[in-house]
Amino acid sequence: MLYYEMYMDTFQALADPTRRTIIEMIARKGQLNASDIYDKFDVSHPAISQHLKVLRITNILQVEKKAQQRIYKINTESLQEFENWISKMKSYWNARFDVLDEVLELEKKKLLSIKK
Amino acid sequence: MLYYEMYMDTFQALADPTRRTIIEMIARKGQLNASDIYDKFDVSHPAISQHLKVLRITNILQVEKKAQQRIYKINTESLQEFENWISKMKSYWNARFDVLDEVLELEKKKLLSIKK
DNA sequence: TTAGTATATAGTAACTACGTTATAAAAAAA
DNA sequence: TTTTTTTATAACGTAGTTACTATATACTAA
Repeated sequence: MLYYEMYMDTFQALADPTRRTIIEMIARKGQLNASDIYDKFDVSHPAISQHLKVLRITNILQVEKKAQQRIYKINTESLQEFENWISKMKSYWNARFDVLDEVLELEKKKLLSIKK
Repeated sequence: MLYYEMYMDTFQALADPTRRTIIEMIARKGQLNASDIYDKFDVSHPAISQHLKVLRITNILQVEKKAQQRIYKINTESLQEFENWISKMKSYWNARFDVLDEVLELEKKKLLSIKK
């Protein structure tokens, strides 16, 4: 077992371009078996197999057995974690603009009352 | 110059937990200078400075000079790229469910017409 | 049972990333 | 001008990541 697989997380899993391509391929087709994926890359089968392992471990992909074949599907919930993080960052950010809006609104009122 | 900085991308930049924490800190406060950030971590200043460099290069953070200080802010557009990728994956996925819905709807109609 | 197909794992080499200490640079204060 | 403050860069060691070849596993087909 590869050492890094023990603490690999979703963000790390998505950092690799090959893994992102694998995800895109599966997302487009709905599901793919390992061979379908191997064939699209110039790297060795084991290299792709390791990437698939990382995506399994991080729960980005789900597997189903069908005879010798492994059928891979996306687990959308895992991508949610990711999206949530971005949303959180944005909401912090927007919250700051809300505060700014209030300040500006107050300033506007002040200016208007002076004009009167 | 560190070798990896030349091809570091947004996904890779966000893969590091320290860098995500830095982003969170800045998102909450609106802006922070380098010292504010150094102080929150147990690692050395240069270590954080390098993380800031990565976040600058990948355009996740913007910098402003004020005397010796460097004031860091979030560049929300860069996070957008990220969010877009996730959305794209989800839409592929959902498009597949739409097809499935149509199939199911057709099946339902068939069943109903048989019952008649 | 033996051969074939599909996939995963082990072991290893090369490269990449992150942290450290030492040093530099640039502006401010004394 | 010298010292202090703030931040960045250089050089380098260690640890983590990815690719490869060889081998194992597990199921199917003959």
